[in-house]
Amino acid sequence: MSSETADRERGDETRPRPARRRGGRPDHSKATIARVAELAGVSRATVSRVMNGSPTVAPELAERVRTAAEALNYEPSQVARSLALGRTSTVSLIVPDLANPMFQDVLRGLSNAAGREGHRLLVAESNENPEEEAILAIEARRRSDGLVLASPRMPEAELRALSERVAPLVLLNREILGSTVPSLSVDYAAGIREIVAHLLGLGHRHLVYLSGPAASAPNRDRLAVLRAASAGDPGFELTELECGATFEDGHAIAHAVVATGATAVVAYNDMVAFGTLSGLHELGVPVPGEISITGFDDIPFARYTTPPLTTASIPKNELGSQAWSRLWALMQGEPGGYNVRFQPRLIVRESTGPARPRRTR
Amino acid sequence: MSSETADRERGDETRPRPARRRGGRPDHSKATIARVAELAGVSRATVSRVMNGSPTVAPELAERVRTAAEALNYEPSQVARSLALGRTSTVSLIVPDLANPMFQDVLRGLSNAAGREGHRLLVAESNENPEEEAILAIEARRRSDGLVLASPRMPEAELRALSERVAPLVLLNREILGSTVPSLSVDYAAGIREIVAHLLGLGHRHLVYLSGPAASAPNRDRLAVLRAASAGDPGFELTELECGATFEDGHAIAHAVVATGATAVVAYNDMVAFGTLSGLHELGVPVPGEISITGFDDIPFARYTTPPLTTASIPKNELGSQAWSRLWALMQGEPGGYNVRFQPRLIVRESTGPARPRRTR
DNA sequence: CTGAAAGCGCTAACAT
DNA sequence: ATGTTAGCGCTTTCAG
Repeated sequence: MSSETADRERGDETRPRPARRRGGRPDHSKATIARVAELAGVSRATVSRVMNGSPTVAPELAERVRTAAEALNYEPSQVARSLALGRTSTVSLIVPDLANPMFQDVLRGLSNAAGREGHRLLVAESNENPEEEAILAIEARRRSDGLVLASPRMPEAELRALSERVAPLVLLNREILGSTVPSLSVDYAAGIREIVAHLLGLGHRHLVYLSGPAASAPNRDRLAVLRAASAGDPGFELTELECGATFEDGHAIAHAVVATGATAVVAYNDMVAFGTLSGLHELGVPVPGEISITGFDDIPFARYTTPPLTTASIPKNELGSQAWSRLWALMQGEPGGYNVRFQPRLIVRESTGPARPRRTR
Repeated sequence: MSSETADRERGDETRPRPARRRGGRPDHSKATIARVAELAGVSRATVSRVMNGSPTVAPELAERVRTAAEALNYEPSQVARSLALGRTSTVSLIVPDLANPMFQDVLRGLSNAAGREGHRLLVAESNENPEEEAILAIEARRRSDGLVLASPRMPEAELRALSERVAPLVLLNREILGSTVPSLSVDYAAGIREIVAHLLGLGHRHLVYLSGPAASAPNRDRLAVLRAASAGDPGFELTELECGATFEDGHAIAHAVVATGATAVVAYNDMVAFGTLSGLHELGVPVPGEISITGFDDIPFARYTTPPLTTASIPKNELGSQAWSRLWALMQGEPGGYNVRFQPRLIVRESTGPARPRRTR
């Protein structure tokens, strides 16, 4: 199994290898380019050329090298290669929460896009801990050629400082003003505006907002829009409830939602909306009969709940794949391009309906 | 932004650097240990010792080194380090489908467990393509110290051959008979047995099985149990329907399910079950009034569907974290331990109920 | 077309 | 306690 410390017969006996195996089992240690070269009777340079498909090698030699490599089960060391080439062909992604479907899609999109270009993906999760982010980012960046930071929760100043240490960098759902770090984001404000308009249009006058992680920029965006809308319209009452980002959070808050007397709830995201939906169901409150409810993200489940969820759809996969394009560009020394804000699309399904006066419970 | 090709003033002018900058901007090229050593007026060995917290360095020197490192914004190259140390402190995970919540949890569990031990995670997705798996595995293994293969779809012989090339290796939901490769799996057969017993106990006599990816071992396990149970009990009729593993698959098959006349459906997993649930709902078929339905996995959503889903719960996160323990052991040259099969736990919720004669539609 | 040799940036004997 | 030096395994000039 662990053949790490196995021997390599070399003329030079002064090598400082820690532990040397004496005799015994056949040497299963990793074949190196030197051993292949030796077996094929060529120089290491030639082996290298063959392995990298250089066309300037005599077919006969190439064949011999290939056979030798095969025989030794030769596997070029990516680490040595990276050191020599100065690049790792790996990029990193840092997300606050791997359990969030949104980030899962980003992960997928990024992984696939990078893979098509022969790059691998390193992932790390900060667990919604802003302190961790910078450490993880720096650590990850040391092993890779570029970094994607998804919805970092750290404060602006810190992010700005970090951005210089870890370039090439692409930001998701976060911008650094006056910087050239490419940023891809979802225009949450626009999405919320559509949701509010939809709800107001249905006659709702009292909304509850179930807020997400306080440190999250998307949450602040949503809140700002909601408050502005409410402030500018005397007939629009807004209640804010600290909630979270998970089913459990949404489920646990159902009772409090009912207590507000509101006729519609704007949930931080689809997961929270589901939780609340389920909670209301258990409390016997009909949706949308008595309370309407909206989510955000349009995760796959949203179509399949009962009732199906009205929500704002966002291009989750595209965030990942576009992040790759930007990063790839930066990695070649090209500019990262203009920032973009994806505009969510309102998907009206059956969890929202006309406002009806709430009966007291 | 891209300071890749920046210069390093060195005495030695014979270096084969591709592009050299002449004069101008301050040198933002990555600081190396040599530069830090120079600035601090010590040897590279000392810098190395300081960076790695060796206690045998004079405090005064250590301080000087630290200051120099700070000043140069020195970031030790993990690549060079890996090459010198012979390890990367990285492990890889290959999954068939990143969209599957089951694998997402494995990913999380593994990532967190490995992170606690100072290791990073490389992820790759084979997109349910068995050919890809081996390639990805080998590629990934070259950049990391160990590998976790989650539910590989490749044939036994290939897997066996691969297992030797990529050790240390831990397998999830797959075993190689007579090999020492540690394997962690879910006892799907046992889970299905419980589900069948539950359904039979409710009086159901005709079940439909919505099958998952044909190449998947878990799917074969489920099928084997179902067929055996049906074969051994004349009063138990089984219908098999090719389905898939996603919502969409489950949703699309609802009509076919109704057409079978069965009173209960055993879905490949929770996602399929949801899809079907939703499809039946649209067709106006009451669940569990007319048709009962079971899932598998107990993903977080399962509690929150209407009706909540009867399913078999499996320790998804634990698969990931235990995979780490095994891999970590192997990486230290210790044995990988006994294989384990996690026994699913039947969670009875409201999507299953007593069998009632189906009315014809 | 092939080989020799100098690196890539870091670590760890070994010697001082 | 610190420095010297020989690697880790690969790539890439440069000569031939």
